[in-house]
Amino acid sequence: MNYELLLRECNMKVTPQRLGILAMMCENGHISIEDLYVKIKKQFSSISLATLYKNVNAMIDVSLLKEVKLPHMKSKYELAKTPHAHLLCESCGVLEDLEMDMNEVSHLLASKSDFKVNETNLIFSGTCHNCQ
Amino acid sequence: MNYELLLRECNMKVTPQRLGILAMMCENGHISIEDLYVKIKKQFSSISLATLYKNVNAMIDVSLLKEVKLPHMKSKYELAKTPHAHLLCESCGVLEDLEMDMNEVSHLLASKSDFKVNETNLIFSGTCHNCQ
DNA sequence: GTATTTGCAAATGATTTGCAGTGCT
DNA sequence: AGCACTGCAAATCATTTGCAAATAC
Repeated sequence: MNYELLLRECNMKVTPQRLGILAMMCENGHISIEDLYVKIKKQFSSISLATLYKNVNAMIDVSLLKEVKLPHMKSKYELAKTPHAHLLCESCGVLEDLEMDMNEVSHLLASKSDFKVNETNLIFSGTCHNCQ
Repeated sequence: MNYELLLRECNMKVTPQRLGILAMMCENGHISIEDLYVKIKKQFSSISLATLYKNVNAMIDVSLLKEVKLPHMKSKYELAKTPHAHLLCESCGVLEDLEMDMNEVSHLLASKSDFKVNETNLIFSGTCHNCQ
């Protein structure tokens, strides 16, 4: 993935720290601020938490990243992708993406209420395949 | 609703503050900690934020309350009810409950992944009936 | 060269903890 | 009576802000 281009398209200057953050997000799928900080410090030992927060927030503002708010735990962050649901395993803690046809879901909803859906935040907690 | 009984069933002592919190939750549907604090102070002018946090957390632990984590805003809290989805209007900010057959939803999911769903956190953001 | 970004330190905001006094059962 | 709860103050944790130096373009 071309992170430089991605940043430029969002009118953000390309800095090594930003490239590092994006690479790390891509590699890890879902990651908390703390974990991101620990991992990225291995590459940029002098990076500050303030820089991390500023960049993550800026990237959320331009929709490069998305915050995933999880029950009973800290938020994680992911690269913005096509809409999908999240499966959170209560046993091993793993968080997986689930591609769903959001039209189908919105349809289920439309039959009950006349609400125009713009964005979804769907988290299913339970037991994953391996833990069953 | 009999709040005393509810508390007793959860092995929590019945205090005026707790009864006040539960009554307020029931009256307001969904409420943030700050709003709850402001409102409950009218009844218990000396109640402290610490007490509020302790009680809300304790009630979440025994499943009397549920935290609703919302995108781009602070969490709200609600009385635990039968599972339902949430509709958040991006225009007027209103948060409504939507009764959904979770079996239907879980079915949609089961066809894609073998994940055993235990709990759902479903938030649909968009435009409500009035704002359309 | 100019504007933005970085990293530090300090400020702010949110939540939790410890403890003495009070209240519930 | 005994244990749990309350309210206060202090401690902790998370996030944001201001600013001087460094960097991107």
